[in-house]
Order: sequence, then C-alpha cells, then structure tokens
Amino acid sequence: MLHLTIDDFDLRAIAESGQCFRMTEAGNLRPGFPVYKVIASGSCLLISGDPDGDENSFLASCTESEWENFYKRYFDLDTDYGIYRDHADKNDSFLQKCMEYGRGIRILNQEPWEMLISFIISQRKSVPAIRTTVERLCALSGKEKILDCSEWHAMNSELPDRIIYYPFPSVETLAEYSFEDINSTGTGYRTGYIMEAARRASTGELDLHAMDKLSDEELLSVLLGIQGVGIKVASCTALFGFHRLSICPEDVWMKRVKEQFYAGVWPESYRPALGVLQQYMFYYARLEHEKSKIKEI
DNA sequence: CTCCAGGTGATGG
DNA sequence: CCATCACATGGA
Repeated sequence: MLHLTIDDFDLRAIAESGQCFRMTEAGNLRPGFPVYKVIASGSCLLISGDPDGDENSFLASCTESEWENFYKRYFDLDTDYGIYRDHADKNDSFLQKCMEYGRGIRILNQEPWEMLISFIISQRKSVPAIRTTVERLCALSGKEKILDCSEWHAMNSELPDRIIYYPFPSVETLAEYSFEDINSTGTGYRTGYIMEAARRASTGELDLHAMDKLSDEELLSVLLGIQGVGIKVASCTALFGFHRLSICPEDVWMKRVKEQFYAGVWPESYRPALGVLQQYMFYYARLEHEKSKIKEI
C-alpha cells in the first residue's frame, strides 16, 4: 500500500469527466471514500482517498517505482493546472464556477490506439454502453491478468481480494480478429471502422507513434482520414491520446455551453488552454444535467 | 416496448 | 457549403 500526497487531484472528477472508460468505482474503503479501479497500459491500479489523511492524501495499490515510472505521468501530475485555469477571465463567472466544481481534474496521458478505438466505439452510445463494449473487446483475448488486492480486502471485506482484468488489445491483436469476433462485443455498425483502422495500423500505413510529432492541425487531419472518425472523435483522440491540451472536442454539451455563455464563439484568449477548460465545463454541464434529471423524478 | 446515446458518412439540395 | 437521414446495440 503506497501513501501519496497530491494537490489538485480529484479521482471522481477525473473518472466522470468523459475522458476514460476503464476507470470505475470498485467499492468503498469507508463511506465517502470510493476506491477506483484504473486499467491502463496493461496494468491495473486501485487508488482512493486516504480516510486517515487530509484531502490531498491518497492510497494506491502499486509500488513506489511503478508510481514514479508510470502513474505519475499517466495522471499528469507534473503539469500545473493552475496555469491553465489562469487563462480563464476573472469575470467569466460560469467558467470560474466550473473550475471550482471540477478542481482536481487532470487530462490523463492515455494511449493513442486505445483512445482512437474507444472513441470510434463511443459515437451514438451512452457512457455505460461504451464501457461494456470496451470491456468485452478487451476480454476477447482471453488473456486475463490478476491484481492481488488482499490488503484492500483486509481493510474492508466488501472490497474484492483480487481483480481479474484484461489489457486493451494491441494493434496486432485487434487486426487478427474476425468481423464476428469484434462484432460480438456490441460494436454495431462501427465494426468495419475498427477493422479497417486496425488493418491500416498493422501495415504501418497508419503510424500512431509517429503522429506524436505532428502539429495539432496535421494530427487532426490524419485522424480525420480514418473511416468512422469525424471531428469529434479526432479531437478526443488528439486531446486524450496525444495530450493536445489546446484541442476542444465539440459535442452537443460543448455546443450548448458555447451558444449559451459565449455567443457561439470561444474567447481567443482561451484558445491555448481550451482542451483543459472544456474538461471543467463538460464535467459541470453533465453534473448539472444529472441533478436536473433527479429533480424531474 | 420505446427512446436515446460525448457522431459520422452518404446523399440531395 | 448546409440539411437530412440511416445506422446497430445496450441501457434506462
């Protein structure tokens, strides 16, 4: 069990801000202290707030070297989000409120390949349905891995003592699957898009690793050349898979916010930080929407 | 059973 | 260039 002190870090805000599909609650350590299961880059992590510490205290299931060598970068902890928040106008009360609500959000450093396929799947699907399909796609390989979490189980018997998980399929693995294999995971009409993307990536025609060097504009342009990838999926892949923090995915929620609060145009000064600012606004907009749904009932 | 989901591509004006 | 429509499923 690793004890950590991290500022400006909120697990719920990260998990619920629509950037990842494999970070979910696995139970509670104590009431009000949810434990999150994070599956990324072939490994699985349990992490939660520390009930015996302050708001910046966390517990994690990995070793210190795993944290230093991988998770610190994965959670983007070397980035000072205060610098991004400073782009916001002090008089922009809407955005200020969003940033207060979403304080602790980080844009995760996720793998480009996983982001591309996950967001192709995401179109016209609800978040729970996306999660189900992504998990099934991962389980296709049958190559299960196990995380021993007996230490967590000992602290609260409601928590599992071990977790079975499946890494996200590599380009090669996905390229070898049949139409029926992929289609059986619930990909629907996107099955062909996924197969074609995997085929192109496996032949090297599409080199995701090399795309790291491209400018934002060039990157979006290459992504848009993939069947089933429009501006929204391309933007999500660029922001969440290539960490392009100035790119803003415009979905129905952001369009509503942009029309309602910014007369249809983002302020020019927000531009360099728009990917981050958008994340705060998306989280807040979704949260308010969920609240209003509860009121209706 | 019905409705809708962090959209995209094809088609017709 | 803009408006409209079909699209396969799972979740609520």
